[in-house]
Amino acid sequence: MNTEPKEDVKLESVSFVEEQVRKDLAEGKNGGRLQTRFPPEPNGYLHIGHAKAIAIDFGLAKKYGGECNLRLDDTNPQKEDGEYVDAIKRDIEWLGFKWAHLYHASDYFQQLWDLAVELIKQGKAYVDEQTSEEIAAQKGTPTQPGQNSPYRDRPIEENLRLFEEMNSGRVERGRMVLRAKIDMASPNMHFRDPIMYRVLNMPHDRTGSKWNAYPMYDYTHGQSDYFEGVTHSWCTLEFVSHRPLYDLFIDWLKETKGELPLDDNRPRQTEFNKLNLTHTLMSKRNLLILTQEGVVNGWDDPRMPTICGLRRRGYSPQSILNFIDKIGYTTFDALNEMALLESSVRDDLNKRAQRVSAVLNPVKLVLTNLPEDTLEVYTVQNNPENEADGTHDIEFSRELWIERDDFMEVAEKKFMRLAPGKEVRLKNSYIIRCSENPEECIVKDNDGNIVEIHAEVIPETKTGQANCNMKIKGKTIHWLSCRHCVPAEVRNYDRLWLVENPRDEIKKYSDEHDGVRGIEAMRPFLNPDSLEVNTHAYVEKWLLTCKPLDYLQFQRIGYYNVDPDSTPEHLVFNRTVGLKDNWTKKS
RNA sequence: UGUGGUAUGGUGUAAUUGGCAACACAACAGAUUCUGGUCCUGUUAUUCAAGGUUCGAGUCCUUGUACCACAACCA
Repeated sequence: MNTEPKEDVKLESVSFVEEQVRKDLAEGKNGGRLQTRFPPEPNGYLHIGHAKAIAIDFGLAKKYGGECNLRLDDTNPQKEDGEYVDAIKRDIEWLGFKWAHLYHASDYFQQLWDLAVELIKQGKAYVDEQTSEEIAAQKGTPTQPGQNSPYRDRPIEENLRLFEEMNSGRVERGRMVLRAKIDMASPNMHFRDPIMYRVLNMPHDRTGSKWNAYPMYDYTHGQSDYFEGVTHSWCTLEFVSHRPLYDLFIDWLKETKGELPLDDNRPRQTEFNKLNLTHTLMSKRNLLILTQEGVVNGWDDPRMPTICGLRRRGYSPQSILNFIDKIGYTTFDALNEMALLESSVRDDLNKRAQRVSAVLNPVKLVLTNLPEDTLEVYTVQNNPENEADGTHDIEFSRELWIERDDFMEVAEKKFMRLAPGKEVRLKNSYIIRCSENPEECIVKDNDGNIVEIHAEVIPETKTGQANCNMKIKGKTIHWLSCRHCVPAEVRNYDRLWLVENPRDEIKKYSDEHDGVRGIEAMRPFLNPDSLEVNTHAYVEKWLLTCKPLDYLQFQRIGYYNVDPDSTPEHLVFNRTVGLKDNWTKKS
């Protein structure tokens, strides 16, 4: 029970990001403030990778007395939809965090526009009228320098006029862009005159029809951080090469405001490794394909790595946060094992889940030495790990459902459940015994299937009775009284992907098969048995009172969660994760 | 001879900054158990390579090697 040393170790283990925060705070940078932001694009649902970002953006702000804003990065009305905003907010709150302010990148459209005009006047930006293909061709490659656009040195007045034109609605989409004049030969591709504005000619959820030209991410992000007084801007590793641009645009902004570019009053971007999980595909684009192709039943399908999917699967917020804490924040592109996530959820649910009995694959057990009208009521603990969770009642009678797996006609060597001549304990009840003669304890139908098992109760062995501590070789099995239980639908989920690293496998398959894309490249790696719907299960009557998202443990089977669509008339349970099983693995 | 980044057991992460390589997960073995769960004990297994500096190197230096990111009018 001594967990002290472990706690100490945990406290000492601080990521390089957190180390930086401590240092900056100690040195009084940014006036000793800690201001962060979580900046999702509202173009899809949040997944567990976002949870890793949320945990550090909100978590570190909270831990060190700073604040974190939620900023919706809504610079591209083509892809974004207000539909997603509520889901994003709900998922953040469900994880247990609160934002200090809610902002939108679109709040800054006017300021961004004004700076762009200023930069044109300074000769730092120009309107390019080439096609996207031409611009791409001129950009060069990582190993070859690019070439200057023929429009690069057009007069400032013309640039100003054309930039206004870009936003007028009269310029066809794609006809013109505003580019920063930096260096077409830069070894950093992002410095080869990056595009600041493009013409979209479409209305925006929040700014209506005011804008026709919209700013790009690189031009927007750093300045948005600056406007909000962000001190620490955390993002994932793929943005490392964007950082010089992030800094440059902030420098240009500060210069026009007459501030020194090198003073403390500026946000700093730091990158950490994004979350990769075995047997999981994380990118929004691919998750969208899975929903569109009907591979899963929507974004909140319990097989999805989305926050809403994990919630419906039965993951607790704490289990997700604990997992993220364990994998840490580094600059190494890691691939984390699903087993660690599963151990995190088992660990949390062990403390949280209410213990109940469910029989998933029922076979009838008749206790032949009991009177027909036997009825006993037992009061059982809701969670032996937590007394405070209280108790509930279960009924016992002469005819019970037990798991088909808990009986073997011919017991193999290490099988410790029911079989002819064997004894087992019925959980919370009597010890029972099967006759050694199979004919006396097994009833079969004409096809040879076992339809009924007969056994006898050994007197005085019920919990609390004189003979209750009788030693037997058999294990304890769970059961339900046939007359007192209720039917239920149980959905057993398994991993969606057969391979450890679906992203790489899909890419490889695509390369080897004529570049097939989308669902066709995914199919070979999808697990056809990722969902097993069981409609012949029984559960305790007590579960008639359960509520959606209640955490349950079906004793000896696994952790289950009440589906949001479950009703007392039609109970539906989702398997979160099975119990650790040292038996089936060996057999 | 593009630029930037990263290499520590099977996986992920530490190592008081040059001083006994450890923690978690996984695997295996055992003990306890009215859940083949939990709790508990133990076992296996680690510094990319080769040189160098040093009393001492995961950490510093040199030379290699492998892997990742960057060429959207996406974010």
